This record gives sequence, C-alpha cells and structure tokens, in this order.
Amino acid sequence: MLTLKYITENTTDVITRLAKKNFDGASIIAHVVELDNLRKTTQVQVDTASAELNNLSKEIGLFLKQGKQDEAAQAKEKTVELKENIKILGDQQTAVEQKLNELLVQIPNLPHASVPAGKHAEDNLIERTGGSIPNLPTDAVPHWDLAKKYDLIDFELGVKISGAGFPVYKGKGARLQRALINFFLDNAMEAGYLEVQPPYVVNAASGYGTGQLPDKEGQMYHCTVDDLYLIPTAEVPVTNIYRDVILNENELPIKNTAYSACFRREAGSYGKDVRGLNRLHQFDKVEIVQIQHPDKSYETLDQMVNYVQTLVEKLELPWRILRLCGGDMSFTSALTFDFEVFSAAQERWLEVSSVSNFESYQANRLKCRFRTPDKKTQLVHTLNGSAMALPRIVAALLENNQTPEGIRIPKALIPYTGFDLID
RNA sequence: GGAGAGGUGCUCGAGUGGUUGAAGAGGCACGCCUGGAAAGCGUGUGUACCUCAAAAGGGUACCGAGAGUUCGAAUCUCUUCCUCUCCGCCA
Repeated sequence: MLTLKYITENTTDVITRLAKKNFDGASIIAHVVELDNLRKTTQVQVDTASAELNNLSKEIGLFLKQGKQDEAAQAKEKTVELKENIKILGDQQTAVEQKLNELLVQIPNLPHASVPAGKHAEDNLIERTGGSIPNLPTDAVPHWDLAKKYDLIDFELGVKISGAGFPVYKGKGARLQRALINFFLDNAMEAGYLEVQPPYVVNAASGYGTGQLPDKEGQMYHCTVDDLYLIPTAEVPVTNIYRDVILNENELPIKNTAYSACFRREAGSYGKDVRGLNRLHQFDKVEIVQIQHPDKSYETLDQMVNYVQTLVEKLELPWRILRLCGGDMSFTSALTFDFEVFSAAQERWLEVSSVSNFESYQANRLKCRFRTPDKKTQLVHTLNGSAMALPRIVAALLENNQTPEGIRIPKALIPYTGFDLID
C-alpha cells in the first residue's frame, strides 16, 4: 500500500495519478488525510496521559519505599481518572488506525508516468514484437485437438479426478512440461537468480504481504481447517521471505527464482477463452523476483523484460511486449509489461508473462526495508515476472510447430525434452 | 494426536513486579594504538509512531501475539501461536 506520509504530503498528485488507473480517489484520500490528523492528535493525547501515569507510578514507588503511605494513597487516587482517560483515548486511537488501514488497502498503487492512459486491454501499447508467425496448413488444429491426437494432455481425466481446469499431462506431454520447467530454471540461474523452492500454501499474513488479501480473497483456494491459502503464484511465498526484514544496502539486488504449481479459482471466468490450456485452475510457472534499491528499480525492470524476451526467442515463438495501460494494470503494480505469444491455430495472442515493478507498494505491506548509509531505514522496491507460465507456452508450441510429420520441438529445448518430435 | 520444556535485542544469554529499551558476553561500526594488520584499549550499536521549522532533544509503545490483575508487568493470571524433547502415527 501507499505510505501515509506520501499520501498526506502529495494529496493532489496522488489523486491525479490514481485517475489514470480509473480510480476516483478524491473522497477516499480526503478521508485518509482527515483520519491521519485525528490519529496524530489522539496519539498526542494518549502519549501525554501515559507519560503522566508513568511519572505518577514512579512517584508511588518512591513513596512506598520511603514508607510514605498517605502520599502514595493520594497519588493512587489521581491515577484512576488518568487510567480511564487513557483507556478511552487508546481505544479511539486503535479504531482510527484500523479505519485508516482499511482505507489504505483499498487504494491501488500509483501508475508510473510512462503508463499509457486507457481502460481496456485494447488500450495497451505494443512496445516491440519479434519472431515470425508461421503459415500453418489449412488443416491446422488448435492445441486441444493436438493434445488428444498425440495423447499429450487428458482434460477429461482431470475432470474426473478434480474438476475442469486440472488437466492430466501424459507421456511426451508430461515430459515437455518437465523440460520447460528445467529450461526456465536453468536460464534464470545463468542470469544470476538464486533458485528457491517455496511452500505451496501460505498463511494469511503472507497473502496480505503481497496484496492478494484482502483484495483477491475469492481468487485463492482456501484451506479453512488450517487457515492456509494455496498459492496463486510463487511470487507470494518468495516475496514473503523478505517480510519484516531490514536488509543491508549491499545485499541489493536480491534475485530469486522459483518453480511452483499455481492454483487459481478463476471465479467468474467462463466461456471459450478458457478452452484447453488457456485458463486453468492449476498450472506450472517459473517466477523471477527481485528486491532492488529504489533508485535502480526501473533499470532492473528493463533487464527483467529483456531477460524474458530471450526466453521467447529461444523458444522460437512469435512474441510481442505490451506496456499495460492504467485500466489493465493490476492493483499493486506501478508499471507492467505483458508478454504475449501468438497461437497460430487459435489465431490469437496469449499472455504468457507479466513483468512488473511494484515500487514500494508491496514493500510497505511487507515491511521490507534496507539501511541507508546514514543508518536510516527505507522501503525497498519489489519486482517480479513470470519466466514463464507454462500452459500457454505449451499451447503455442504445439500449434505453431505442427507439421504433417508431427510437432517439432525448438532446438533450445531438445536437450531438455530428450526428443525433437512429438509424433 | 498425547506428555513435558521453552519463546528476551544482530547472536548467545541474565532478569528479584518499581529510573530495565532491558545486565553480561559475542558480533558489528567508529576512534586510539600500528609502517600495515592482529591483539589491546575506548566509544557506540533496535524498531515504529508522535512532538519540534529542522537538527539536537523530548514523549509513547514494543521482551512470540492478544487480553487481564496492579499505581506500576519482560517478571503474576488467562487465551492463543510457535519451537524443542519424548511417545504415537507416517512419506
């Protein structure tokens, strides 16, 4: 979330910038400022009263030590009213702080100056493109047909075991999955990321830390007996490694990568967009996460985008990079680049990666800070990106590389699959 | 799941209800010493919020978390979470 300090010191600027995200912040920001003032005056009152009580208590201690029972009793009487006062004021302060926090988590991150205005996906800017769209034969079919033809993925079997959106990968389909995971992890490692294996379920504090809670409560699977959430992305556990941590400046940047299965309820999304691998409840993804100095985070964002570009290039897929418009960006992001690959048989672009700078928005919730040379603490910037999500990559690979002989595997992947053709 | 022990600062570790934000040790930082280093000596070493134009200074809160008893709680009581040991179960 945004820091109180920033909001109260840059009120009009905050409202203007939020407008780009199509968020009307005028009234909520005014409310925040008002509550913050109340918070301060209340704290002064509580602190003053508490200080008085502390002093009285010390006096009483001294009186008793000196055997001055009467003076002690007198002082005790004085504390009664003081304590009542502190209780009332303290409750008030807690209530104000709670309300303030409730409001703060409802305010999205401010978009970066370079974010284009816009409301929908159509307003996103195409940053650059690459690769070439293959000319498929007229009898080319979408990946769900190919998956069946070569017995790679069994969607119906997944329905039987779990439900829609939980496919079963088989044979070369399963090996392709495993190959892609290793390919992505090895590349990330070579790019200097430390591989970590995080838990797949997290507690509420972690969900809150990265912003899934309370905003996207309904999108996560919730194990109510133990009050744990299945992770929608490895971003959640990996970023939360740094929750409540004060780093040394020389530890920055921190670069982590992690493979995980991802679980998403995808409540409310139905229709033809969800066919085959396009939208699943469980899928595999390799994530990259960086914790960076605020001065360098945009430089790092560019590096991460360039890195993901090398992946789609190695996989020989036609790709494009979008700079997301204000309306299409996530709640917590300041600047996001999406990667899409062209799915030749479906004849549409599929989102396969999203790389974002969250600036200090997540860090503020996480309380992840670093120590500056003058020994002060400052919030870090957090960034992450998919590198990459498997299902749509698989969809594009299958569709784009279909030939009469079978499905061709891109050269870079063959050492990982151990085969060069699916037939 | 059953029984027991315990959770204190960067780490280890003391702590009797009353100047304890917290002894002591280690670590770290700075300074002195040195040609340089080690050793030695000295000094310093939490976070958040508030106050102050700012700095200095001052105040409040925090000894797993929450509530309570008390004039006063790291210290007493209750709840809860977590860790460890033993037993049980088990990949």
